[in-house]
Amino acid sequence: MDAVSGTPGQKPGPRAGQALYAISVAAKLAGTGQQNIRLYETKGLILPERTAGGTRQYSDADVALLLHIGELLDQGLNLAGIAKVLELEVANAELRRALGRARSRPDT
DNA sequence: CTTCTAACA
DNA sequence: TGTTAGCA
Repeated sequence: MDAVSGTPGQKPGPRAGQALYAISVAAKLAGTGQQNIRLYETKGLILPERTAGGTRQYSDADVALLLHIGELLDQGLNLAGIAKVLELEVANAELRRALGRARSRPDT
């Protein structure tokens, strides 16, 4: 299936391989409304890239993040709680990366 | 497509 | 508080 399709009045940009989506496409993939995604951005849950014209460009990772937000939201968490979870997720990834580097080190 | 305002659950 | 709808 082609990623960039549907009825985008403003086409994101025909860059095959990058997979960027307009907010309408991202909303459909995330199973939520466009206005909700904009609200998530104001809450700091997601930070999509913007084109020169100010149009939001959601990457594949952003869509995955939107799906993650949807699941957390469905689990009873509010936007403030989700922001905290996302913060911990990033911190956890950093810790794991540091741990992996320490393990690969012979000894000190 | 964007932001804002307003109303509903 | 989060979601949805309409307007500029």
